[in-house]
Amino acid sequence: MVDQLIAHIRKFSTVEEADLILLESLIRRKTYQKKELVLPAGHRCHYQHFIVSGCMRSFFINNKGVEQIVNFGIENWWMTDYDSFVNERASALNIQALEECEVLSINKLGFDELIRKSSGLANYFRIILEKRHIADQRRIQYMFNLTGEEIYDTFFNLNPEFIQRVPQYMLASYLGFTPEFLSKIRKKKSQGLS
Amino acid sequence: MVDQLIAHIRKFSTVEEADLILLESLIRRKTYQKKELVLPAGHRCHYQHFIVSGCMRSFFINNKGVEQIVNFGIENWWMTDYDSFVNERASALNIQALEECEVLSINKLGFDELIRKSSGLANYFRIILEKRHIADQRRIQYMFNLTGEEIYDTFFNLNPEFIQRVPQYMLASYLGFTPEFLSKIRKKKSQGLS
DNA sequence: CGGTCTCTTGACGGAGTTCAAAGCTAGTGG
DNA sequence: CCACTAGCTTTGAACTCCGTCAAGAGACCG
Repeated sequence: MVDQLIAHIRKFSTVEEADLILLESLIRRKTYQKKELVLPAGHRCHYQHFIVSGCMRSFFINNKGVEQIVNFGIENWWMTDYDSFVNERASALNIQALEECEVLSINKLGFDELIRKSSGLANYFRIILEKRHIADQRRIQYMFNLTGEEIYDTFFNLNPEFIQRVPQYMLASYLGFTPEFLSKIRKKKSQGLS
Repeated sequence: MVDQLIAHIRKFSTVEEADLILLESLIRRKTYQKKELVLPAGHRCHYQHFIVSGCMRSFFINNKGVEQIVNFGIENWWMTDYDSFVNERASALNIQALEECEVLSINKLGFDELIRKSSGLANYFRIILEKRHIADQRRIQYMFNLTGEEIYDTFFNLNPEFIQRVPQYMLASYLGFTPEFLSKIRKKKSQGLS
């Protein structure tokens, strides 16, 4: 399991052997069952979770009382409520396993120690943050620029394999509309092709 | 001017004197006039810009041919198209001074050198990224959860002083609706108070 | 002061939501 | 291994929020 994380780190940064040994000593291995809550909203998010296998979502309950999905995470992604993790405040988000998930987790103390002692790992986590920030900015631009149908098309083209991995009502929530509307988009597409 | 940046750095990270001297040697000072383009879309974003004084916006031209504002930046903010800066590709965004701006800029080569040589500065830039990512995530949550009027209220409460610094049509663009609709929100508010 | 940029107002239109009901699918226990 | 149920998806009608278009009223700058 740890090998997979190390491979991921090496893709983005150069690290000393000693740093990896330190990393391994600070990491917790855990398996979550399908539908299990990894983090309940209102609690502190003590960990950053690296997904070795499986799929998760983060979501909150919106003003209308409906679950709003903010992010999905799959293999080789880090899942966390960064705001809660960094600022040590109650989490606005729930994190939940959507499939059985093998996860490597590191808590804040361990994370801070890694950052302090290993410039290679600090660099790796900085690059991960860069990627998240760039992805966030793109997403904000899509939300402003595209209609529902275009958002669906864009997501479909970028993640064709992911579509059948989660139920459609979750996909609809993540993309920012209702299951009914997603269903109508799909109908329109299938008719357009016939 | 550099003192202000150093004070900002010290707020978030501990750095050696030598690192600050290196930083100063790599920084370019420049003043932009009101309305001047700091970065035109389609060009590589070579710099990260630290705003010492003034106000900027980043925006793109959307599918309908209308300017869509993505971010504002004011004193003590870094402005850049991160995607273009990091991945060395053409920028999707324009960056423009909305007031006369004093700016400290660092290019990619200089930035990479700083990150490599100074763990204190690497830490500072990692923390800046953390803050941006957290702000992005909050913004995405607002966009999903709130109506136009609620988005306006939230922004107004978080940035009361900023409202009168930019024209309303830019504020409307940033918040994700038309100037006409923003005008109607304001009318409704003023009537509700009378 | 004259022109351009900005803000307001109102009528109309459309993308997406809400609500309700029916059809489908998959997991689960007997 | 079938039947039953709960959860998921589809459909359609009514509705709402916000955008579009057009016109007019201010406001700022040379």
